[in-house]
Amino acid sequence: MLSKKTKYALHALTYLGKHKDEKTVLIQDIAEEHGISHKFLENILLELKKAGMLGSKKGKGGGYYLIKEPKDIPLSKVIRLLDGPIALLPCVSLNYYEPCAECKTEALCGINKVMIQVRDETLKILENKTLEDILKIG
Amino acid sequence: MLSKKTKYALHALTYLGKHKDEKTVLIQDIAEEHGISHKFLENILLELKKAGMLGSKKGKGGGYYLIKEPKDIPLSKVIRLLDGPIALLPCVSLNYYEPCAECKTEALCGINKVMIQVRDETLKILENKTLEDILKIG
DNA sequence: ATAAACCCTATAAAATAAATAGGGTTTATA
DNA sequence: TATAAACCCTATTTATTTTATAGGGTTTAT
Repeated sequence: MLSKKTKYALHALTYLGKHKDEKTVLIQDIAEEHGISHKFLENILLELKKAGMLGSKKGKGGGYYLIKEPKDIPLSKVIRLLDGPIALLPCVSLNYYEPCAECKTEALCGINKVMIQVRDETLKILENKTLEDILKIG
Repeated sequence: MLSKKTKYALHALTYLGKHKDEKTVLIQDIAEEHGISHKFLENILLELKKAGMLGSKKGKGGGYYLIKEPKDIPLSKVIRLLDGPIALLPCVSLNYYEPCAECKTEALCGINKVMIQVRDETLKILENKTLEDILKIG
């Protein structure tokens, strides 16, 4: 399951996407809209900013704003940033690979093979669906 | 990511599958083979048994054994039993549905729609791949 | 000047996952 | 029929991760 961090990040990005005609959006406004703790959300927005997914303006009248087109923000990127691996096993993760402790021969592991399939099908969706797709509906 | 419980369960079932010509298999043998704590594994095997996925024989000379053909044990069933929901969000879980707290209108939520797709593609694999498929390789 | 806003790091609280403990019950076999 | 080997059951503890909070620091429009 996705963590709250990731869910909050997706909601925040959606909110920013909806208000992209405004110059900046306040943390507070996003937090209130979705019932998220201001401070918790602040940490998440900072992470998104460090990852180059959004920009901010300090000082009075400042706030956050998207610096990319929604179509250029794949959901996989958001999830990986906040949650880590998308794969169901460390041994099939593309971005966070680790061998499985209890597994002797990865090359001959049937569980491994199935989870590679799951990973690939999941990524087919999450790498191609973007913030734009979410904005279309919600 | 799958929990250790689920991974251990899959390994234990695989081990039982490989030794299905023997009448019973000891917890201890499975635990040693995969470096799992005997007691932890015992709890997992009990859960599998309660769920009707394997049988056991008490007393001296006893142990565990499969009571179904490997082809009749879909991986989805094992994962759901030990880990709970397969879906990435509670609001798209078929077996463990719950509304999302921060979501106002599920029907109009773009995140929800994408995660339904991910769920369906994942289930297409996990409900059709069985212990037999794992045994074929490992 | 000053108030409003983001920036940063550290810590605490809560929830979950993983492991351990300790005995109870059953049964093959000597 | 005594006994040892094996599963059965529940509760508790420990470790890890997630979620949230705290407390200030820095920047900037007005």
